[in-house]
Amino acid sequence: MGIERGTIPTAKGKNIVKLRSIQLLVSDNGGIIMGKGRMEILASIDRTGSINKTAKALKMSYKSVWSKIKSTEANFGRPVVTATKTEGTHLTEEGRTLLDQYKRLNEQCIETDDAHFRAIFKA
Amino acid sequence: MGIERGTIPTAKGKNIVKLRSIQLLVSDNGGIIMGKGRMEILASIDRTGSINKTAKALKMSYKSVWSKIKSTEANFGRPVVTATKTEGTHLTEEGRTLLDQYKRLNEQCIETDDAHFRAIFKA
DNA sequence: CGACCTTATGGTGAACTTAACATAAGGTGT
DNA sequence: ACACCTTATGTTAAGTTCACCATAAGGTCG
Repeated sequence: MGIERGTIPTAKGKNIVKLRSIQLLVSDNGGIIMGKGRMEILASIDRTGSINKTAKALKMSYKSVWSKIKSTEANFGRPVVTATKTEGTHLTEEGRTLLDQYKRLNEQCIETDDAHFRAIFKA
Repeated sequence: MGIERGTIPTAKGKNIVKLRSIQLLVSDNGGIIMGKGRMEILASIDRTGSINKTAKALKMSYKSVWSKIKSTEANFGRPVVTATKTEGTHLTEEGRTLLDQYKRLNEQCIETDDAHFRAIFKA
């Protein structure tokens, strides 16, 4: 149902308002290609070379990590990782490019979004 | 389980990637105060002066509109509307300010976010 | 061969979100 | 009195997401 936990009205002063800004790369039909979570997954795979180690590092199940990668690939239309049982899992050329692009996008958006927020609310 | 519908790899050309950018005003503990949906609700209430008419206009149930307003007020810590059975529902001073602030924030964020996106992906 | 690593899926159940239905009650106009 | 508008909630169904458990199978090392 809903209606979050109550808050006592702050007598007259400013109310605590924060900005939460989200950037998603999506396909034509809205399927998620990249977000903060998948960024961390790909980054971890780049470091560890393994879905398994990534799952442990990010405290997720193997399956959920794997599913998100598969979902990303389906929506993106191309593989972002190569996986073998012997050499583990590594980013493809395109996977690394996508990761880098999203990282930059995310940083830049957060920075300017926060600036807008401060200008409008802190003033 | 998951894994969105398949997509045929685009032979060699660019993959279709779009940016979906979301800005939320949240309270200290993360409860949503404002988002695109609530912005539309408050804007509609400003026009129609009624939760009922707003619900019909936005094709939602009365209850879901009402619940979101209540949630916003709980998280914000102050009323954003005044409601009477005879005169319907109207924005409070603070409600209108909040709406206007979010509108501006949203527009500005979308604009700069899109610019970042184009710079990184269209290039 | 056996223990242990890896990827790869299926299934099931819980938890959380949203939609739909039902009801109550005040006010207004005929 | 009655029909119709409004706000205000409770209840319940349905749908979606996510965590957990189980299984299968290839490969490596001792």
